Amino acid sequence: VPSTRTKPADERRADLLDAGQEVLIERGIEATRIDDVTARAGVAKGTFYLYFGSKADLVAALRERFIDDLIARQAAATARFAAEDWPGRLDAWMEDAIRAYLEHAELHDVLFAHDSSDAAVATGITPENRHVDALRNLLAQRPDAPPGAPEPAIAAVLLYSAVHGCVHYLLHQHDAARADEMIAAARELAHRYLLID
Amino acid sequence: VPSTRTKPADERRADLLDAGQEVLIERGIEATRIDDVTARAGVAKGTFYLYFGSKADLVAALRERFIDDLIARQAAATARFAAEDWPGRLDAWMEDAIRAYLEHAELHDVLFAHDSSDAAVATGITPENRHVDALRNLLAQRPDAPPGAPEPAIAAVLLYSAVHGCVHYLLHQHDAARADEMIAAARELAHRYLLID
DNA sequence: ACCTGAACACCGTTCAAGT
DNA sequence: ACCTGAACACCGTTCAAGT
Repeated sequence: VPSTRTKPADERRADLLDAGQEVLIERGIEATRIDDVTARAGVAKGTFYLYFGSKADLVAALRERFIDDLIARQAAATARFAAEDWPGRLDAWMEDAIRAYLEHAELHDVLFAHDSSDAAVATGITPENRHVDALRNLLAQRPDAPPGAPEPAIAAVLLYSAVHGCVHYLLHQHDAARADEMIAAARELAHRYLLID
Repeated sequence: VPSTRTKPADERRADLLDAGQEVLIERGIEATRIDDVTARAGVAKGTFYLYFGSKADLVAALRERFIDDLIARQAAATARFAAEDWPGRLDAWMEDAIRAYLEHAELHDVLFAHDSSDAAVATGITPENRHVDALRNLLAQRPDAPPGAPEPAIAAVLLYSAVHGCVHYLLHQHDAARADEMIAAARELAHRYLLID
């Protein structure tokens, strides 16, 4: 009979994932020690490597789990609206995505944030924020903004993020040959949102 | 007189930044060795720590430099349009932002990417992409899409990125109390872009 | 089948000494 | 003033042995 110290692989792996998630939230990726993870999971250090190839592998597995949970949650949120109520579904998707991320902010941050330096994040003056500010200033200079035009501060965040997402997509999903298409799409998004023309 | 081995601090720091940038592009942040950086800059290992507090500090300095250059470049791009041609300025900003990122794709990626695992990125099946796919599927289910409605694949990327940016902003710039406001703004963006109503 | 933990290897960082 | 490079310290990872 197996000693009380052994467990089915599934359970042990789940223990390590859970322990890893806790430590990562507390300390961040870099400061997380495999020692801490295994201690919290109640196993020896070497056991970690029976279940994960490396620390990066643990983080990747937690990212998978995070997004899997998110997708399932959002499927449930949209399913509360009938198929005929497509706008209702879309609104639910958008709202639930934001709320889900906010509810799991610490975990999301540690798993998906490129760790900008410490000090920069604390003051809110990250390089990227200065770039968003440049766009906000441009938006604020608009002459004769029509009624219904969005606030520059909020519009800057949304449009900057969209642009950034474009680039990410072009680089990782396709070749840059579709750049013109994406630029046109980003412009269209901006024009419609800002009520230009 | 100073030996030929010494340089003004400004120059030495610039050398280290340049060398660091090259090595980071070649190897990525984690695989970059301080040894490699100092060898390429032609100084001893210890010299690195006269100019930077740590490896993370080097990366932060390179992020600053990257965004500073970007902001300057975009200011020039928009300045080619008269102040009265505000839409021209905005279009220029959007287009130039995308082109600039694409031109410096390797550097941008290494400085700002949260390093999703190796294998996932190579296949393009990152957890986040599966989340974008969920939105694309929802968009594709739209009944009676009006003429001029954007392609689901492109719209999904833009709207997903906007949502993600919202969350980032809420978490790092303000308290989550403005969540409702951001959710409303994200919805408005989606409605206008997708020509809903 | 699953687990242990001492030992190894690999750098980031420091620091006493050099020009 | 600025630089050197050997030594140190700190883990991530491995592996021979255990139940």
